Amino acid sequence: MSEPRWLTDEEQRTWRDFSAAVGMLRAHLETQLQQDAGMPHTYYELLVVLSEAPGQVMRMSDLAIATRSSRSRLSHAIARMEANGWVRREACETDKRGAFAHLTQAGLEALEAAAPGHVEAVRSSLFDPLTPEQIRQLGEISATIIDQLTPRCAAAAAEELERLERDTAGT
Amino acid sequence: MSEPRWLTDEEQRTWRDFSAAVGMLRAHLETQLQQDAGMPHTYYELLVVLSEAPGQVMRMSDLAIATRSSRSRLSHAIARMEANGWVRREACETDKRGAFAHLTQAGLEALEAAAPGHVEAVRSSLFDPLTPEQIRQLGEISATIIDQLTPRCAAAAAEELERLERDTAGT
DNA sequence: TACCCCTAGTTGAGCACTCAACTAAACTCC
DNA sequence: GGAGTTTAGTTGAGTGCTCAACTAGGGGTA
Repeated sequence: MSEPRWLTDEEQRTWRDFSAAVGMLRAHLETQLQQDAGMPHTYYELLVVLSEAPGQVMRMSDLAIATRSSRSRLSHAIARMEANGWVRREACETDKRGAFAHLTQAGLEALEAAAPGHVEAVRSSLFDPLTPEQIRQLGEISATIIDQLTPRCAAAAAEELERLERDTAGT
Repeated sequence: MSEPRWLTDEEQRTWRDFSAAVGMLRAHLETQLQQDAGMPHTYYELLVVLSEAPGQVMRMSDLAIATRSSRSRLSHAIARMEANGWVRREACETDKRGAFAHLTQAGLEALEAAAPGHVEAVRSSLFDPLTPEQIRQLGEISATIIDQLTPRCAAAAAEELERLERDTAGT
């Protein structure tokens, strides 16, 4: 175990600013959406993805992947959204294990009511203060981070699987 | 109420990538810290700030401000961290309402055990894939967002206050 | 056909957070 | 110096998350 590669003062400053900026942005958007539309940001994202799906229906698994959510989280979320009347669960005929999440009219209306305020919040807190050049840079940076982390998610899943198998082998 | 300023396709792509990148980064760091050190990222931040304070003691309010946390969140967090033995609450002699949070030896050790893994995770997922130029850009962008959102927090607090007063006036 | 493993989705417990309500001490101002 | 207002911090209920355990159906192989 060698000495870790600590952050330089400069890196530390950047990291703390980035952390703070992201934290403030999240908090700002979360509060705006919660107060004005009565939903957390994750539910908003689910409504957006569902509204763009053909027929406004999606299999639970596909919806989980599209929103980078765990199956469990999605299941809980859809349960609550169904209670709100925004979504309807439907059985899958060809695979009896499966389930569809179907956006309802009320769900679409909730999204349409929430969208303008949310978009305005994103625009005014992120896009307005940045120059076009910075926006381009932010896009590049984000894409790079996604590329860096995507294989790592797969690796983590594989490791998880391996650990599980090792545990099971002992019995 | 005029038509909202919707995002262009380009902006939308940038926003979704940024959202995804931040989400993946958060999830990655949260999981790493939770698995390797048994603490959420917010507790790690509290330990860091406390460890850098003179005497490793801070007033609750100051700690809340330094970590951009609500009083309530901090109070709950410190309660749990005290149960873990990482922190000790101490009374303030000069202001009987006040309380100090004092980092314990065990807390410092928990931080020292957690730090290398966390720093390595930050470095490998954020700093390694970015060029020095991009890191500089990210610092600039973050500072701009902070500047944009800081007055807005104050404004939100003022508005909240005003709302409270208006409600109270009615009684 | 029977067996075994894999995949889809749900469930419940536990944790962190928010919000609103609360206690108690300090300040302010007549 | 006493009443009203602020400030410091806590508390409890409700919500969304994670993790692990579970049900149940699909798919392969002998």
